[in-house]
Amino acid sequence: MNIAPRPRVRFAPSPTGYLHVGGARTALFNWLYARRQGGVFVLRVEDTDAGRNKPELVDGILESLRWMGLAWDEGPFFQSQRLEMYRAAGAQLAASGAAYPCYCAPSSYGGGDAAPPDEVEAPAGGEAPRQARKSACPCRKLSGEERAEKQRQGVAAAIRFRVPESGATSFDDAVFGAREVQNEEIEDFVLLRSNGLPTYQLGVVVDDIDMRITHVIRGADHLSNTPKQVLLYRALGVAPPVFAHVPLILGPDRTRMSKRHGATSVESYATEGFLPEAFRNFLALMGWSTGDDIEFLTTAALIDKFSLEGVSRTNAVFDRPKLEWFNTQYLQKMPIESLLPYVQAVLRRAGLWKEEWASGAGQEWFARTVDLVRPRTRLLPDFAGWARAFFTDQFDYEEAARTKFWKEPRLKDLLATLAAGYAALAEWNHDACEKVLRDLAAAQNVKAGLLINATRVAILGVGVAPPLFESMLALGQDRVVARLRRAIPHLPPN
RNA sequence: GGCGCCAUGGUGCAACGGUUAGCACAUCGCCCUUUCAAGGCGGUAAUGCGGGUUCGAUUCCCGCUGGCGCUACCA
Repeated sequence: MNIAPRPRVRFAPSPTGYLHVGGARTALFNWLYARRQGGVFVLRVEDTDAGRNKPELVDGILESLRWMGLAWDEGPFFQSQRLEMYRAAGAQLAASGAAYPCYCAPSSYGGGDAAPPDEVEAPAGGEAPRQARKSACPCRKLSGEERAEKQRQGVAAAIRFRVPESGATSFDDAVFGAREVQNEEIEDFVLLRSNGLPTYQLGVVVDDIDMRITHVIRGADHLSNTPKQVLLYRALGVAPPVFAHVPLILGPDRTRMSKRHGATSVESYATEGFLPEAFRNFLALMGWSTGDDIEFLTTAALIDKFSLEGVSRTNAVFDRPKLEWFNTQYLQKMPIESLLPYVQAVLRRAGLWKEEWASGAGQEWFARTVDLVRPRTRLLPDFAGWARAFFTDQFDYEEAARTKFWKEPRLKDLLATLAAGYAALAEWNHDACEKVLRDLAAAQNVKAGLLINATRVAILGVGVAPPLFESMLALGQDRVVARLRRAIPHLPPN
């Protein structure tokens, strides 16, 4: 028997959009905490807003979570399939007097009755400030008779929580510390909508209780809501879990991340060709640190070092250049065998993958070549981009490279001679390749660099690539000779 | 408007009463060099403002300012 129960945490996205970096970071923290503490990571989909949910987005969210390597232990559970529980809880609360039916018409936004549009800012300037006090709802004080009358008239009722008129509600946040708010500041929030669907407040609490969640790790935007939930826990007779609110991730302009900040979805980073390892490492350091100066942390190290104590209280600005730096670091430092599958996937998608690279000598060649190319890559698609000539004969000569390295008129003769020299080479190795080229340069009284750069463009099509002679080895003698000859007609006339 | 949270270079984090305020990204320069990266070395750059408390404040307290969050029958 364990005295301390296994910690249970959860990530609870709602399918109103794709998984964005803020949600991803929250999911990551929960996952890290669960892994570190030997706990359970639960996934729950909060889809109770029938109007705004898009069920088709759920798959994308799960896919992003999988891409990040954040495997959940239980779920996904869907709130839309657990509606009876919330109704029962609402009824129980109403029966005990902790909640009451409200017959008011739903307050509307901006005159309409739709939810506020995603991207529209709150009205600028001195618009009518809202002052929703619980006293604003007359239903709180309705007599039993008046309620019966409303019912007879068939007015649909929402269920509101009866917030105490005095006193204060407090809780201890694992990140933000002791928190206390006056109950008079809390409005009588809705538990069940008049259509019978639960609101977020009821849903989370009922589910977190039912799923025996011990630590609620979520965005700091919920800090202000937490007292309501603490009140709910008490009304339900259950001890609240540990709350740990993590700071928000902001866009470069220090406002909340949104579409107009460009790429904010996890999916877009996957598509761009970032490595999940790098993405995770980068995200882990937004709002959290080990306390020391080490930033390059493998997943194992992340798990080993993660603690709620290290979580910051300051919002963080998403810094893409640093993400890119992490990516290049992982691209060149991660074990080659871990990188290979990613490169394979990218090549396959580009139609460049050959099955012969999957095993035996082909696999060895593939590993060596990827290893040769990777120091210069920034994103996965680079392997099928500027480095494609390593994997296919179908490539063009980059315009910028031609104008920069194919200026010299004598190149036509020079490369023809070089091609002949390479064709005649008995042994194809680095030093032999280099000797042929340097000897030619000396004999023709041109700089070796001229030939090296021109040759690079000829055999790889680009001006920026790995060291020439190593590239030649990767391509093999036949290819190098053929590509040299193929390039000659494209060289400037002499 | 009300309530709350936050505040170290451009950015992410350190320093949890005493450091020449540290590290990383970005940026600038140098080295290396076969293009371009990587790598090495070095430079520029921060405690928002004003009061306290203290022998001593980045650190503790108050005010201001700024940013953010909540204030929905959204989550």
